[in-house]
Amino acid sequence: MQTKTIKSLAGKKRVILPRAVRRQQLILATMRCISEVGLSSVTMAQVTKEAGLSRGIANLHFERKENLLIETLRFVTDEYNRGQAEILDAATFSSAAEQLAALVQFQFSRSVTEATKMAVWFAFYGEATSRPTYQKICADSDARAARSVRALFTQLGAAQEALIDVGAVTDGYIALIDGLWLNILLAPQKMTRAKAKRVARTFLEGVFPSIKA
Amino acid sequence: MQTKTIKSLAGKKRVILPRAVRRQQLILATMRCISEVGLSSVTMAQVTKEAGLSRGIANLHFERKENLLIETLRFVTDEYNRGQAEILDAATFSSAAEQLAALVQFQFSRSVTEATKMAVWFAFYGEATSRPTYQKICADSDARAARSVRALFTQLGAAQEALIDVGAVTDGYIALIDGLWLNILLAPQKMTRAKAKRVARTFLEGVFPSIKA
DNA sequence: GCTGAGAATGAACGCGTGTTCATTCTTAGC
DNA sequence: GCTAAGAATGAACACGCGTTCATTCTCAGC
Repeated sequence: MQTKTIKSLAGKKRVILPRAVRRQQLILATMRCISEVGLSSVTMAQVTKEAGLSRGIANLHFERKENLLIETLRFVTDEYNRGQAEILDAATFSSAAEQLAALVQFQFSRSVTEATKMAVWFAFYGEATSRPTYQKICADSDARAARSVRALFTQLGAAQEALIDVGAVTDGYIALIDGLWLNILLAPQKMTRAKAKRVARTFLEGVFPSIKA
Repeated sequence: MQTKTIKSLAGKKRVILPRAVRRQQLILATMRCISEVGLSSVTMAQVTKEAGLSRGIANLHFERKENLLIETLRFVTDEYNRGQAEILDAATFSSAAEQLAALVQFQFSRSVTEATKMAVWFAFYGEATSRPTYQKICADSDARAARSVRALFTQLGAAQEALIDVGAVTDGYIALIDGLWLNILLAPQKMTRAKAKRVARTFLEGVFPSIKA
């Protein structure tokens, strides 16, 4: 099958693929371009070249450059939210503490902290102030992420004696993670994934002493 | 004096001012423009119009657009660093705890968290990955800020019984502040300055119990 | 009051951009 | 095997950008 596909493509001048495939190719190319030259310098010519496709194809599948950029942002946020939900909505963990450990592990996994993705993430953050569409996508993604973290923290807080302000702790944790990501992006040699994980765990152990065990 | 200046300007077609004044006018206009339309959409025409000056003046004082942008970033980071140094290098505080309180107060002051400034700050962060010059300015500023915070934390840590990892606590605190700023920028109605201050204080009290008093 | 140095202006230019669309090519349905 | 639908192409276009520079204007030094 694989061989047949390759052979059948070899002699053809054009390859026709489903819309969804083309869209993803272009989105991935856009991510690489943004991380290389920055959101403010990305051009359609560059993206289509990076994708190995013709000049007009982006407009065919996204109509306007702005749409491609928006879909790229959505792609990144959706992927993160799906990954986080897989952990926090799962019923397969034997304890909340274990679930929390898995969350930290995920947040500083290679996949999430990949330079390409984080560059895209913060590039859009940087433009969000002046672009309502970006702002909304970022805010929605953040809200979704915060909600499930708060739920877990509520559970952990209820199980211990010391009272905590769940809202403040959630806000603090989310801010801490964002800040650590930013540091990883700006100075990767000073802030490694391992270091960031340790900082996050220290914060959590301070708030939820029971997880230390 | 004031009257004379105004009167003397009224009839003139052109006003000639020192280079430093023009440069600052243009930098301030650039900041307003970035926060309004985003770093990727700022044009020289827009900036010079916002500054109430002619088209060519930016090139006269900065030569290239890129230089104006770099100087704008430097302006913002320098201002912050000066403000932080004023607190952390001062010998006028009666205790380290008091100094720490002043730091938090400063970091979430109106002046620092002003939407215009924070938009500029994060706009450049977003482009830093692909622009070595931005990256260096941001990294240098961060390093300077971190150094004096670490010094204060070392002092506070030495004064208490419980041992802390000063490096990790400093990294965590800096990341927390960055993350809180980002939240203030992206969702100002959800994360207020007061709330952010409380979150920061909670973090610090967890690490340095003595300051609670 | 003159004058030279240089600050300020804004029209003009060339280039690179996003977008369009006539054309070419592929394939599913018959 | 034919054909219609539509996916893919890339040359062409119009526009807006950063930058230049001839010209105008200001004022300190004499």
